[in-house]
Amino acid sequence: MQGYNHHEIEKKWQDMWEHERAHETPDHHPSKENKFILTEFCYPSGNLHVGHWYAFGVTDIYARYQHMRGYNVLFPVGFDSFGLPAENAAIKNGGDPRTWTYANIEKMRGQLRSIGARFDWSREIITSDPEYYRWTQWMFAEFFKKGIAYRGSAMVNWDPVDKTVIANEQVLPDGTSERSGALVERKEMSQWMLRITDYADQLDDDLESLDWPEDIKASQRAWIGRSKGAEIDFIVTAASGVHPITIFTTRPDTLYGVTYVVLAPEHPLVETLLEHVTNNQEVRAYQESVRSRSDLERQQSKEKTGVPLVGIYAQNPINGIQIPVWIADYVLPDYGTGAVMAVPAHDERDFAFAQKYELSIQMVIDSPIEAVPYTEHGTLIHSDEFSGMHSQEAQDAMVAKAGGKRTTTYRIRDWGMSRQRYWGCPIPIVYDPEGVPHAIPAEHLPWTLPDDVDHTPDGTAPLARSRELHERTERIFGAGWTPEVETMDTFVDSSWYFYRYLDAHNQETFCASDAMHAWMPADMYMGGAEHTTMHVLYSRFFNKALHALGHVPHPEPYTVRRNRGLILGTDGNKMSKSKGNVIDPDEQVHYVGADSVRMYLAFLGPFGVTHNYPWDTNGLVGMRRFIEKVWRLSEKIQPSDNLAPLVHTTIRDITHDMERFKFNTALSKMMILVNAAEKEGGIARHHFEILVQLLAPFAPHAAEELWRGLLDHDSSVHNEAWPLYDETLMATEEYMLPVQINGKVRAQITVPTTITEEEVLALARQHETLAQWTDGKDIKKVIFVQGKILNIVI
RNA sequence: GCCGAGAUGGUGGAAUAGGUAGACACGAGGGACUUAAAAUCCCUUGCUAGCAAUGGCGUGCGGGUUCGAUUCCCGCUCUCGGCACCA
Repeated sequence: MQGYNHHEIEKKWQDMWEHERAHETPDHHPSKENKFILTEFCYPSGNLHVGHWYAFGVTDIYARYQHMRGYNVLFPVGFDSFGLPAENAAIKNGGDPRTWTYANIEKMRGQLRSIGARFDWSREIITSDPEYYRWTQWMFAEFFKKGIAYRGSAMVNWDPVDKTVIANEQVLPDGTSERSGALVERKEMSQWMLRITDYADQLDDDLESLDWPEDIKASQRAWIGRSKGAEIDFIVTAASGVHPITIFTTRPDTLYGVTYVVLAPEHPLVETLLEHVTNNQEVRAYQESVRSRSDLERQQSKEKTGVPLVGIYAQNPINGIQIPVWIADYVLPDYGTGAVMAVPAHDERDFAFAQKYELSIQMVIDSPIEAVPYTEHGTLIHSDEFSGMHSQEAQDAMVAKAGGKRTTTYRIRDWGMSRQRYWGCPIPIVYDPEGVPHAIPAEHLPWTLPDDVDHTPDGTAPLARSRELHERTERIFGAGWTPEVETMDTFVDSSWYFYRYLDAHNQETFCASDAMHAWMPADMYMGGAEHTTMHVLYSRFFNKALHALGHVPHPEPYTVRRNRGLILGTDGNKMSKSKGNVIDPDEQVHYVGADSVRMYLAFLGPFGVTHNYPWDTNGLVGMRRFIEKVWRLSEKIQPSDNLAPLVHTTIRDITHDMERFKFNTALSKMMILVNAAEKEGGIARHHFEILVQLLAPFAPHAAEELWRGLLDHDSSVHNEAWPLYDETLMATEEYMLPVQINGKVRAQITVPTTITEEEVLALARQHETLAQWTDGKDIKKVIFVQGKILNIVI
């Protein structure tokens, strides 16, 4: 046998697997249970980076392991291929986004093949293919018909660099765009929205049932921001009539402590009340000053400002007291009702405001620590018949007495999903001559993206400039009809892609019911932490909306989700061209081979946790050395060895590790086995075969070469059953027992596995080192845990 | 500020139904082989005292429970992630 030549071996087996169609996965297998292992698909940037290797290569270890465990494993791959980078590249280099995108896909297919993953390429999907986006459009049309998609006017986030609207989820905490990095502007605009808020309760409630890490659940809950409270009307009686101010509060138990009411400066009622106030000018000036401040300024300065509506009083419905009405910038126009009841004694913001403007403060919760404001729940005081009750028990009755109602509000806003750009899925809507939108009927889908467009962004939708699109619209729908010219956010494309993997070539429907029942929900979804409040939330919403309309059978798309971390540069910083610390995986693969790169990434640390690991080229070389060690061991196959106990405990331990994504410790246990075999001077064939099987998910090419080449098997190691351990072969006759004196290890003694407490104590007394400690002392207590520890307390 | 996750050698990390802290790997030091280098093999490698045998200390910090705590409990510090004038 030749030495380990990764170039030859990896090419040979990749070709062979393709030739054998080894990775094509049927929807149903006569004897195997299905397992759908999903990892986020990639954007065709034109270059596979180390992060892709981590995402696909290490997840493939798990997929291959499950395949050997006897599951019918689907591990698909595809491209999320609409999006701005294609347009930007086309603008920069000439050409058009489609050509750029498909050339990149072609290149990346080759790079993805070099990973040696068991991708089922027969199910490949590309979201910019008309055969794919036809179904994205079909879903949108369904949503439109059922009112889940609607045209609405809202405050939107405008990205001045990409010249398009982006969703709330796509604005980073510092107010910049997730894609372009530009400072986002807010403007009022009409656009297409998806009613994710209708599903806010379900999206929150159903988190409970999912096997997801707590941090992902917590982030989604915070993003949804469900808050249970009550809406209560405070009545303003003016010459023009009676004007209720509806406030939202989570603390109706503090109603007796309300000393003023605050409206957001933008609140529509302010306009109505303005004619009755005596400081008209001041109010208008304040509104103007608030309007001119950017969101960022409003966020940064926590100094609260406001002006009173002089002459206006609102009546507290619980006790009939008339209180002043203010407008202030600390009340947000688009949360709750845009109006609050202020309880300075029990709310920090109201307290700060009341202090600044010398408004009265009324304690209504008994504070055990004499703190003002005291914001905890507690016993009510100065609250008529409610005094003496606890906050929680009083709330319902107080809401009832005040004539309010229990409500829930949410932080999450509807998903603004139309984009004023070219390279995206056309929104399947046409407008009749009166301007009323209609969904394009299914027989006209896919509603293709026109080619005759100058896609340079200027802030208006490029599709408006397509003659072909307008002619097509009039030809099909009649004179005077016009097409929708906005395209969809690419997060729409990726919100349902996993269904298409299951039935990638179906011409009748996006996915046949049988395929959905066969595979969904996905058994594992591996992805990046940055998608927690974007893709993961959107796709759950899509699934729920489709479920509500009867199009998919399950309420959740994936029951197990794990986020992985990032691979950092060797300097510990995030890889970036500007820092010059980018590792090119192609180069690494050329140098040490795909198997070494896969194993190195698996060995860095536990997978499926959000933890970042710096790249270490020396560590990679160490992995290559391990494969070579296995290679050398293959030349020392001998008739028998003494490795049975170790081999079988290794199988047991590695199997346990694989189930928990602890590929790092699984590998270390293989190394221990190989080191032991080396020390032994060789290894028996049947043990070496087990080693190759354990190695197969990690180093699929090398293991295949050893299995089919050296060990001369007819079929692939990847179709072998995962090895089982035999307890009877694990047993040893004696073991090393650590002996503690007063809880500190002082010696180790070799004892038979069947030893009793008296026998072990007798052995310990004879032991030289231990005798130093025990001689002449009373033994107060002896703790003996068979197989673990002997502790002598003196 | 609130919510979530975490903190272990020079580095990545290992060990949690409480039972030898530092597996495995990298790096470092020493040695063998070699004309030399690479590759490979052997030894050492938490800190500290000692020639050694052996001892003291040690898992972010301070307490507690226990024969025994990286693991459990209480109180802090710091790091990362999310939310944040959300009523």
